[in-house]
Amino acid sequence: MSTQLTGPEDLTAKARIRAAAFALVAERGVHSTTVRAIAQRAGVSPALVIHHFGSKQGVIDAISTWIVEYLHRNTREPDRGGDPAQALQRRLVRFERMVAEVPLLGAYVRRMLLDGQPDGLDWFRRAVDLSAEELAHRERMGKARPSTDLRAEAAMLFILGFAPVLLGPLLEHALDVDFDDERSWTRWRDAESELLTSALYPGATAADAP
Amino acid sequence: MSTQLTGPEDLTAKARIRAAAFALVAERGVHSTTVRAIAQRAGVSPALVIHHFGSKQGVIDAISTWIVEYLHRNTREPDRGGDPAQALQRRLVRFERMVAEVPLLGAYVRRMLLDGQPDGLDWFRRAVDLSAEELAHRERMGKARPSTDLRAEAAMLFILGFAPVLLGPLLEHALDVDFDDERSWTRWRDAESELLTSALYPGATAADAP
DNA sequence: CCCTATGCTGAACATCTGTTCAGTCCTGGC
DNA sequence: GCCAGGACTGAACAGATGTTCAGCATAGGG
Repeated sequence: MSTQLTGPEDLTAKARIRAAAFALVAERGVHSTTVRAIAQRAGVSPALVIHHFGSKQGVIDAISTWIVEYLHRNTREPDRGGDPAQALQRRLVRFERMVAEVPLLGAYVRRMLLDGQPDGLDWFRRAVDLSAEELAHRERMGKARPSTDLRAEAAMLFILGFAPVLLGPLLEHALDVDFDDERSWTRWRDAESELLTSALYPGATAADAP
Repeated sequence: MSTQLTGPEDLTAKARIRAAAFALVAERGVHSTTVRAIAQRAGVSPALVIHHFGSKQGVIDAISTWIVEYLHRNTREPDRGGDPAQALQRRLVRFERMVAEVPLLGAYVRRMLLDGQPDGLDWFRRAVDLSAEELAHRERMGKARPSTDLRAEAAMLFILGFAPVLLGPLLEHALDVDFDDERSWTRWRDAESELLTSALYPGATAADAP
């Protein structure tokens, strides 16, 4: 994914096709991305797209594999060290950096998650798994209060932390922010922290809450 | 929207077409819904779909208008009474009831919101507006603590409250729940209440939070 | 030089999509 | 009975899509 540092003319046609397809899928979604549009953007013929990847679905699958591997490689933990209570947080910070470097990555991941693809469903579940492990660690360490339903609260934590990606366009519209700008992320993070460290409805019990 | 109480054979062809299109759009999205599929489900010819609505986009627009009006009619407040601090909450409860009655409504609304349609963006923003007004009311009444960034926190509140619709499939997969079942909503609501009434990280300041 | 493998193309194909068109049938009004 | 309007259809059309096919160019090896 060093597409920003290497000019398109330095790439093989296959690499150009893959990059073009990635960009188009991120911008428009799978359905609105045609083989002809990919070919045009890559500067090749439609037949070559099919030649290299076997079919349109072949291209789509290849991108998915490519991105999943890229994410895995770039967000995973070093083997040694690191507080388990912060593992997901560190992944999210790394992910933020990646999105800042390759803005289309956020859009691609959002589509993958929201379009009902099996990969997206499993990826979301995995993220909730990590969030739940992390929250459990924090409880044991006395950093977090006990939760009646730890998994549901972990899902909420993940949704809040990942909302700028998952719901980026909606939030950008509703809050007049631009998540390509670091300050918008900071704004979101600060509000999130406040919500989690200071009860919004301090005088209410859970049963009383609105 | 009394489609559940009136058998299809009692409807005009136009109404059947509209209901078929609604169901297909909710299930598959606009792109994967073809005029021929609508026609087949409605038991008419494709030409009749066009005859009644002018074009495929005409059908799509007609459904959108129909649903927005239906939602407006069924979630809006009576003119008199009602605590402003609970206005959005009451709307959400009414919406939940509607979704329980017409499950496809949730799926339709989710697609409208997530597919980047102008209507969906504006609708989301309007919901955040309401959430912010409500939160402001609660602060003034002393029911909620002051927020540094009220609007961002209001957006978070709305996202959490509406997540079973907005992110239904993801959550169903990650939490092994089914939001057609009332108990799953109750589970979500209870966890949400706990998060909002009891600081998850009570010993931390906002700057220290993970 | 010849052969093979790889990269690549333009043209053509089969299928699908949204839409138009000409025509039939039914109903209600005069 | 006749006419107009509305409901409705099947066939056809034009354009778009994913894919196949035949062929050309280049590079490397024997």
